Amino acid sequence: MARPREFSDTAVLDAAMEVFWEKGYEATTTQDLCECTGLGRGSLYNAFGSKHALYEEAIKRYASTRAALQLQELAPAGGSVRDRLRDLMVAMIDLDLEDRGRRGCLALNAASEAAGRSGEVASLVQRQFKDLEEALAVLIAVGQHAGELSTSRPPLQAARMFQSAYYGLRTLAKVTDDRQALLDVVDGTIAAL
Amino acid sequence: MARPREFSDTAVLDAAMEVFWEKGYEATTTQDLCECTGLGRGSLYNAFGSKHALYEEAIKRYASTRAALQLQELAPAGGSVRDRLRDLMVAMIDLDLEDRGRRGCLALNAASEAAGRSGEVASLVQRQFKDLEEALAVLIAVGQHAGELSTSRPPLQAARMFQSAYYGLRTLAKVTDDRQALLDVVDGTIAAL
DNA sequence: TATGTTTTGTACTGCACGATAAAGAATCTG
DNA sequence: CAGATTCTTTATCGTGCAGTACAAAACATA
Repeated sequence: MARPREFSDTAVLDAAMEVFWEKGYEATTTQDLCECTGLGRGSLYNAFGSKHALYEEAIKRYASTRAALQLQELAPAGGSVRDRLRDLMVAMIDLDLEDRGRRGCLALNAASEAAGRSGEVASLVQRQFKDLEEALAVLIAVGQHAGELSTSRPPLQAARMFQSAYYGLRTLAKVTDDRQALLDVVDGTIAAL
Repeated sequence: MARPREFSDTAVLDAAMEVFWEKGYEATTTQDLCECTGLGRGSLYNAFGSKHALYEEAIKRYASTRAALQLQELAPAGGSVRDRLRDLMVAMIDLDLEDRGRRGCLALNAASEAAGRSGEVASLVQRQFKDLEEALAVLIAVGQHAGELSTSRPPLQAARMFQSAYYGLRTLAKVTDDRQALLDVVDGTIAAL
């Protein structure tokens, strides 16, 4: 029963997410946020309260869009489990190397920054990590039951190994242009399953 | 032929390195640096020129101390290669979980921050990555020739897989307290060699 | 149209930032 | 000791920061 917003909350969050993604929390200024969202200071603070609160919302937005999409792609379906996991890694290599800003993964970036290692942000990041671990474990269990993957290791352990290599891969992709080096990681990791 | 410094350059670099390590580049203020080094602003700027130049020097210092020590520990010697690699990972898990500030690895942190993905810092980080890759490849080659490790993959590829898992492990250790999950990464990775 | 509520734009606050200037103190050379 | 040179200290610079105050504008309800 009052004046309605002139902007879409999710559109603003998407824009803010992009900036935090590219520059990190500390290096992003409120002016950056105003410019990329098109909002004035007043509107931003009225809607989100503080830079840090907006950061939290941006992380949530990341989880419910990009990360959720990734989990969906990992859900068991027909076809080779090995290929699915390989595709996940190779697709990320392509995306990362293509990206001029070398932003990598927002959740990983958040985990590295001091601002993301405590409080609400840390919990959000932790849950994203757990969700991926779980999805990988389920998929690997399916592959094992199908006789496609080695059963010498429990699915959860294999999932954790894969996840770790995957996160390392994305970190390596931030500073290297050596595509072959990254593909070696993929080959070595997939072969271990 | 003038007044000598009242401080040791390396001691100051060590102190600065600690702060950058804990808070990252952006979140570290010049005042932080003054407080932890015990120097005044004037002295700091006279000796190092700028915050960013000091950051670069701190990264170099990290490479020539911590990272160099790690490479040394990986140099081929008697004993099981598998155990050496396992010890490397387990020791890092213990250190990371013990560390209240959850600083992780300075080079990895630098790679994640925007300030470390370009220019001189990026080159320094890249070289640290390459150095570790090389040391791992040599050690793994030794293990393969000794018949201790599988020869199904070239040493360089195995090294890259291990390195990636190792970096992922250190990233995971930043937000989780689940020691077993981290040890699963170790077991899975070592078993793949 | 009148009223109440929310949003929006602008100006502003106080503060901390990175960096500098200048003067005095300490040391070396001769 | 005299002079040159470098380091240290203190005070300060201008800027940009996160956040706020407030009035005008836009809408919903009646």
